[in-house]
Amino acid sequence: MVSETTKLLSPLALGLIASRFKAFSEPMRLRLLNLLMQGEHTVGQLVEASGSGQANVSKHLALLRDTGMIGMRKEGLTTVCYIADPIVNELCTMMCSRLREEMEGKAAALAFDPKI
Amino acid sequence: MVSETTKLLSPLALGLIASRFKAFSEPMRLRLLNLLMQGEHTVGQLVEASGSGQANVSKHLALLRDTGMIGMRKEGLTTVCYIADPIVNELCTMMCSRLREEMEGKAAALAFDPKI
DNA sequence: TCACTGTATCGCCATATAGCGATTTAGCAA
DNA sequence: TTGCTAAATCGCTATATGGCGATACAGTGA
Repeated sequence: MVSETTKLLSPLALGLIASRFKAFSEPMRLRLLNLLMQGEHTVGQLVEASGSGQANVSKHLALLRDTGMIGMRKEGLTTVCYIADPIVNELCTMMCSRLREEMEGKAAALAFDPKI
Repeated sequence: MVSETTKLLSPLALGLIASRFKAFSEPMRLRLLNLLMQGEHTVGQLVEASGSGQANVSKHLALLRDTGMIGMRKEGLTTVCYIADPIVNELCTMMCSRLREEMEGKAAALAFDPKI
């Protein structure tokens, strides 16, 4: 018998989910998202703050836009980027706290206590 | 001024987070995780249920193990796999419901109502 | 010991993509 | 129109990785 709370996902669903998570699977994209979590930035500001090339940033931003993670609006010459899906903050927060717990656990396991 | 609730992540943290999300960024790995969410499976069962080759499944499982998502224990000739990090269920649930909302929103936007 | 089975690993190929420089496009100003 | 700037796109290379067949390894039983 299969659990009531989970079910097998279709190949279509698996592909959709994978493409979303793929948006988060690159350090540079995470950096861009992290910057945008501080507030709106123009593409140029993201280029400077990220330390990457303009072409790369533009490509990463296009992917983040296509997966619905961010939004972009033109303002004259510049393009302003912003977080468009609240799941960005949720996922990052969840993963960060999980990693922190894990690291603290490992650190505790490595702690040397002469009393033991 | 920067928000109190977010902060800029270090390159090290970005890499760790990215590698975790990468585990979820492949349809085949998601399928394996989805199968394991139903309960423990041996490698052989996963090979059969996933419809992929034995070598590929083994490689994907190794990655999932190395990122801490699953655990494996040897039982005689077979290797039993199981979800090791509760974040697997949380992330999948969150992403699935988010995608469902999104699709329902798009479907509603496309709905044709002759009264309007 | 030998044979069999389940898994892991290796070698290879094809594809995907991150990064880079160069070019193009779009909007503003003179 | 021309010139300037911000951003997108193109072409390319190098790397990473998914999939596959073949092989190696490990555990079991005879």
